[in-house]
Amino acid sequence: MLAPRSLPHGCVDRPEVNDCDSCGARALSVCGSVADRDLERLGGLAEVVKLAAGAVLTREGEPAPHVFNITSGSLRVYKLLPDGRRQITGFLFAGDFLGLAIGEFYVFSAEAIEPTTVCRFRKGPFRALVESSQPLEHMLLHRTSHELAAAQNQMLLLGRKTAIERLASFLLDLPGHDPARPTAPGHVRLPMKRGEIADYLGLTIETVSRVLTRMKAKGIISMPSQSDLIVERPDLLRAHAGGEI
Amino acid sequence: MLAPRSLPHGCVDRPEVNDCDSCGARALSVCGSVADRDLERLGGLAEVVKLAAGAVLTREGEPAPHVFNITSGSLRVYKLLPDGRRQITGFLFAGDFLGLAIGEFYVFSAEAIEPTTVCRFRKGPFRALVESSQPLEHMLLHRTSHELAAAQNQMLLLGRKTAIERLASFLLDLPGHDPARPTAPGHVRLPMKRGEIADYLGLTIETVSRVLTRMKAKGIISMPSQSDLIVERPDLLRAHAGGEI
DNA sequence: CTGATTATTTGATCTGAATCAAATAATCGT
DNA sequence: ACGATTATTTGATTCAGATCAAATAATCAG
Repeated sequence: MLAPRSLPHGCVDRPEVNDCDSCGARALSVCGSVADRDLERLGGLAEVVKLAAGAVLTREGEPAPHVFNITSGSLRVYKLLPDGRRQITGFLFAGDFLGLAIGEFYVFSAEAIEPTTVCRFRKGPFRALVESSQPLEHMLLHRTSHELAAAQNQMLLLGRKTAIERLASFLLDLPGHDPARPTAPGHVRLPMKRGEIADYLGLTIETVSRVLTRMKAKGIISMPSQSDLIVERPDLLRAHAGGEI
Repeated sequence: MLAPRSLPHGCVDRPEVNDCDSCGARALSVCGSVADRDLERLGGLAEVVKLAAGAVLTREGEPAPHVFNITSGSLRVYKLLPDGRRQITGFLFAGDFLGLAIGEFYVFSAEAIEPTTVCRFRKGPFRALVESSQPLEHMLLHRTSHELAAAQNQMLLLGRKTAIERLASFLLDLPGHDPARPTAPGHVRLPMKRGEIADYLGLTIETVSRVLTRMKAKGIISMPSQSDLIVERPDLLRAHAGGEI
């Protein structure tokens, strides 16, 4: 399952409360639950890092001095086996956190899918701040719990669903439409490549492509372009995702 | 990956601080990080529930009034598809928490594997207590983060590892030996049945059995009985688990 | 715009694990 | 201890998805 989106449904972002205009720390406010004072302190700790598409943010096994908050763009988070097999464990978007569970070394790699900006915090001061602010800690627990629930859905998908069920689940989890521009109903953007979808769903590129072709043939979806998709039959998609077909 | 064990390595449990002798709430102390006062209040909220082997604790989709802490025994936590396909997302043992991420309804089912005791808390008062105690909240965040990291390892396993790699990873994650009795080096108990291992690893019973037979043939393990296993070649097991063979 | 590069689709074949089917082996109630 | 039930192992066969192999289609640098 995709990482939970940054802001709860219906939540309006707060105006900036510190001098770190481009920093997503203010996204942490989560509908006002984190005090302005905490935001200021967070902003003071933040370093803005700009990443080109494909740039590496963390590499599994390397020392882990930082925690990150995504300001804009998107990341793929993944693990590798020595022979190159890759499992993408999630896609992260603006507002999402990365690195909360790390110890001394990163246990995953993360790369920008598109041009991306992140706020970077040194682990020590970040932890100190979290310990001094229960609302912040509460928000992190809330998010982490939801990520765990999403991870359990993904285990069901990877362990027990067929290829078409995986694709159906994936398409339903994608954000319905880009908030920037109002789109047609059922319109979905696929910002990632087939290989990334495959490595997220435990399939191959070829299988992803074939299943999308099958879905088109069945009239469940249509694809105006390779990276734009229209869900024509959400009912059928949902039935497939739930394993009812 | 298995759920993280309850107490960090080397952590000694505290003496009881409330009248709830059989309740695992005191396990929450986590080496003294949670104040006695919080423990007393938790103890006051707890109801002890005894479960026979196979008893159902929660059912996916049903209203979720409770959060649980396992006192003794073990649980399997799983999700089902409508046609009965099952994915076990984790095995829980004494000290582990269940239900932190739930909303109004349970999103998983949980059953006792063996005779098991849990402490049950009503969600509302439990949350209120957590909000009033940052050390408690901190401990929950710490545990949940580690569960998330374990879930990501499991995604790699389910999405990309072969059958033998899955079994090797599983055997290495099992607690090395029962703390109750000192066991021979490399000795591992398999408290769960083949069907549970299969549903945890995204395999079938037959494949689990065949892979264990293959491992025996290769001299990697031996099995004095169906539920007792000796790791003869931990080096080879580790190599398989890491996908290096 | 154009050729080169990279991504996607489609086709043929293979294979690891699933399914179907018995044959042991273990466990349990009496 | 004993028959019945349940769990595990082993064997034969099938199949969904992987792999191997081109044929399009899209993108991008110049």
